[in-house]
Amino acid sequence: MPVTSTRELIIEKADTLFYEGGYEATSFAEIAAAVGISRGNFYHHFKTKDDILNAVIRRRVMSTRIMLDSWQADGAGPRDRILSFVHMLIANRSKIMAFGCPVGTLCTELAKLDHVAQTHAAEIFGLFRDWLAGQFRVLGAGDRAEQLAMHILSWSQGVAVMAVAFRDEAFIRTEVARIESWLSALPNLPHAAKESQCS
Amino acid sequence: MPVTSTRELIIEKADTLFYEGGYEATSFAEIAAAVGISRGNFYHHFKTKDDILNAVIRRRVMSTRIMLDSWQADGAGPRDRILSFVHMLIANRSKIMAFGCPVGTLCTELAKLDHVAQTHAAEIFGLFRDWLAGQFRVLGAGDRAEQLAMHILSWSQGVAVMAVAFRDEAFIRTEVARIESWLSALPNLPHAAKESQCS
DNA sequence: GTCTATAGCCGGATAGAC
DNA sequence: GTCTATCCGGCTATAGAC
Repeated sequence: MPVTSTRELIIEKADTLFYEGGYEATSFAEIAAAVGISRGNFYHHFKTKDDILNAVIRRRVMSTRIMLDSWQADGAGPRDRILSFVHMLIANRSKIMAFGCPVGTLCTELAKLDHVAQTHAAEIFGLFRDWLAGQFRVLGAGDRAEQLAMHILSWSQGVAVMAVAFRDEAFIRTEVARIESWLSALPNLPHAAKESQCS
Repeated sequence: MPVTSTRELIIEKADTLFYEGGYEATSFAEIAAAVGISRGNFYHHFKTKDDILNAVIRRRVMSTRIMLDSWQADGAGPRDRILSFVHMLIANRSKIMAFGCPVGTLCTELAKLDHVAQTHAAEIFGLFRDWLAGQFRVLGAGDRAEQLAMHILSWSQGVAVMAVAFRDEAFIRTEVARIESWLSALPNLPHAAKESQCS
């Protein structure tokens, strides 16, 4: 028995292919070729294509949780932790310029396909939102914590879309710097964030 | 001869279907059914699916130009004109929550498909960027006009992505209000924008 | 310009041997 | 658990009648 099971390998390869080529456009044949198994063998592991999609989303949810936990553990404070999130745009810039954000692009594709898994995929955004809201709460944002979380999440999504449209790395860096200075300008006293200049 | 030619009708219906269902997922049969012609008749007007895509993009470029011209003519000033752009998010909120932004979602889909028309589709963003930069230039933004244009374009794209992911109309309104106050906070003296609080 | 008919391919999915 | 062989349907695209 291999260290990584065939099932896990299928999910892993499908994850990459769904990201880089889109869910609908990725065929069983492509996934099978990437894994190195026959198409027929496929159905021993997954009954339908939707099953693979759900497994891929579950995998992404799990890896997101792990990533957020590590940011939580490693970050010196809430601002530093939020920066971990923001700096994903820099770290993954090449892939983002080529394929966009994995979460955003999947959600929009599933929306157009009117796919049942759309809600499931949006859960990943939910994880980021809740975690970010937690950081803003520590910064004293109070009731506005969730709104600020959605704002920064939305901001990063906009950057990803424009980055893929114009293939512009400089734009990513400019916007990340903008987010950083917006974040430093946020007061950290309780309730003081309610009249931030930028809100 | 009809007022609207069959060719124009095909482009119009394809435009809607590509937006609502995605380019790849939309078949000739669906477009033909929407127009009310047979599949075979289709190829009298368009040789390939890519031809339709290009025609759809050309149509969108033209209608964008017309829209920008009307905003230019009707707006009382640059801030007012920029608000015309921003308020598209409110006016089209239902469609945006269901299918995202027509331009952003097409660009990301074509990027994943590695489609040659990707650059063509990004031209639409280019029109908005240049027009918005013109408005910011009137506001005295100088060299930063284009950067501010990209910022507000990116901002609206982020809102569209999150709106489709969470189907949240309140979020759209909150962010639009945020953009409005950000815009009013921008100084309109030449060079004064370089140290705006939010930049 | 519009139709029907059909070619040819590739998609997801199944059956059954090994 | 993996394979080959195959079904069925929908797809793009073509041919040719009207």
